[in-house]
Amino acid sequence: MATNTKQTIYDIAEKAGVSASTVGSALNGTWKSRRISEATVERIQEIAKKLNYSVNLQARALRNAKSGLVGMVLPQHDNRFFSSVGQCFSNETRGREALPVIVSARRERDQELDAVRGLIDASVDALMLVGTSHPNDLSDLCLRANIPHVFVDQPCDYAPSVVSENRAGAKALTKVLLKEYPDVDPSSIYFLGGDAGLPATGQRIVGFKDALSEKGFEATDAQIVACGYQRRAAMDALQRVYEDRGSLPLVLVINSIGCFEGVLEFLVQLPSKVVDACGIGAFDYDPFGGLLRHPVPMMRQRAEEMVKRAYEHLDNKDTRPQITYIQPELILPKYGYRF
Amino acid sequence: MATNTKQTIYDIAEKAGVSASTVGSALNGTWKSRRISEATVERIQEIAKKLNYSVNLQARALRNAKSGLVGMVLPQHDNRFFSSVGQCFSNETRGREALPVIVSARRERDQELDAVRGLIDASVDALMLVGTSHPNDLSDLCLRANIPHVFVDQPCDYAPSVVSENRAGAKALTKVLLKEYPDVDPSSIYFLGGDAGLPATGQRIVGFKDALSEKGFEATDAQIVACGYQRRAAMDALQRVYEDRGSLPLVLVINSIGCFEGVLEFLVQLPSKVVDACGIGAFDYDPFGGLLRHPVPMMRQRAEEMVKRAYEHLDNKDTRPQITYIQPELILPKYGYRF
DNA sequence: GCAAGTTGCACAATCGATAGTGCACGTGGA
DNA sequence: TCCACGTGCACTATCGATTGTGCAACTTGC
Repeated sequence: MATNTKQTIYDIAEKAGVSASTVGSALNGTWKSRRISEATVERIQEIAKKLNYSVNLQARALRNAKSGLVGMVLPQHDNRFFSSVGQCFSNETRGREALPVIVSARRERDQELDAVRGLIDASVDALMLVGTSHPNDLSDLCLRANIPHVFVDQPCDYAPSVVSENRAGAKALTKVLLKEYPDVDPSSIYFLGGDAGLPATGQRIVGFKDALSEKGFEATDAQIVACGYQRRAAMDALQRVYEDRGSLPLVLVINSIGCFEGVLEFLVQLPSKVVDACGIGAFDYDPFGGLLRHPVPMMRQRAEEMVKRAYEHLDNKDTRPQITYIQPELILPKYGYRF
Repeated sequence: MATNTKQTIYDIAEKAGVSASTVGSALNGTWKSRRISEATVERIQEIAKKLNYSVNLQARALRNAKSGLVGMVLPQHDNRFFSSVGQCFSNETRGREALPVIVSARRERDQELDAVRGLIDASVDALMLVGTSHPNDLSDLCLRANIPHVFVDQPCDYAPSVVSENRAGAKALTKVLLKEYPDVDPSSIYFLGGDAGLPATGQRIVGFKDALSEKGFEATDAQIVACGYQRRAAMDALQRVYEDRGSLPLVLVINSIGCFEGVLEFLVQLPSKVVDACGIGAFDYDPFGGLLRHPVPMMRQRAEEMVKRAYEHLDNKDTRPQITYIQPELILPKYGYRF
């Protein structure tokens, strides 16, 4: 019954006394159009089950020029936003009878290129590129290999992209904080985190500035600290600001979850009074952020929505460059008691 | 130069005026043993680059009976522990020149079986099964298909498994809490979360009881609330305890991150005094947990270590059933100020 | 100058599934 | 009785890369 070597349609054909092509079409569903009798099909299916048969997808893929794999490249798995993206991608992909291949590339150009090349070698049927630092280079590879692809979170000039409404989101988030601290000294309002060279961060900075200028403020370069996405970098950057100013910013807009953690890690070392005076908001969401004693409004990017929209482009074979904007969700602190 | 259809070794062979087999071995590195001259190899490589050639992995896989894919099944991506596991797996797999295929299955039997079947169809070279609810059934499928596999987080009777030292870990965590609250009424000490039918939770419950009995306490069934892993379930379960007792537990050991979130979500609705009196510990780690005003000791499972050990079994072709225990790390609250 | 060995490559089979084509047999109508 | 069709399946090429085998053309040694 149970065999330890993978059975093929030829093995089944022999047992059933029919040809391999008959077995093939009996098992892959094309038997009606090939006029195989139902009795034969049932007999074959029974034998297949008994022999514990399962198709060899690479053989099928080789013949059909379709691998049944869909690839994703993202900066990292262990991040609340990207892991949500990964989860949605996994669900959507499985729902399409395909297998998700997710590779992380740390936002580094070489790793991203390497990942995409690897996925192209595997003949993925489509590719979703999330938060990549060099979208155009990646798109170039995909175009050469003729692979449908979409970008998520960071837009690309040559392919469809789905991104959050970063500018409007950052503006709204900043405004919430400014309303809480209406008389704050303009020079003590900071934006921290991210890579100013990337569109997502760039747009958020613009949104941040929008909110300030609505109040007649103008941000200097010193107030925009795009220190990257690493927790540690955010910690250090905030420390430097603290030392330079001799005090904390009074309003702090944090870009990305990793930086949020880093900021908290730094603040936690200070006396409570100092920290309590500081208004903090985060672009990106962590449920724990809502449980802190310190009320922290957060902008949650709708990962599920973004992945679904991205998949729509792939499903529709829509390859034109265009940007779809998804509105992020403002999560306001809602509880009286906090941890 | 750049073409939009994938080039094959035959295309290159034609341009180079050599045979396809020569091209093949020139490009896959076997040219020395096949005595192809270096000059020819270089010429071929140049043409390959110009034509933007990349191997067709399914053709190679079909011929070599080796797909270059390694599969992982886990309950979910969007969970701090599992996403760390996924991240490590992705790194380790890429380091072995293979592609990671990660499928989530929500700890449900049918989804797990389905996922494994899908991965077997894809001829994964190996399989890592993380936190699965029905290990033996899955192992059975893998054995039939002759696929090397390892279990992580939940042990299996038929294959190598790498798990945390759940019993000792839970005991240590519980002892930390009991030391903080030495005179607590024994009946107000609770364990909450997880599935008592699964070994991981089972062992943690045993460890919890170990700690109690060292103090001469004995836990009743009512104090062990294995409500599953869902955030929402943990919230509801705690609420029920609260209503039944008319008060919170005084010491609460929480099993799994999801439940941790659920518990906090419930507690946050109560007056601060009520919550402050409750000693909370979590088996599983979230960095935000260390930033809460409420000091929360946590047991961090060493995802990286676990994945590495699991991969060692695969690398060594070690298929005997055996359990490797990895000690989790106790993270004590370390800051004076908290959010 | 000739056998023995080496160098450099071509040929063809193979992996497993799919799909176009063809062929034997059976049925129905005129 | 004969032709036209339909039914049920077998044969075979094909996808692209790998690998065992074979065979010229050269080189070496004596």
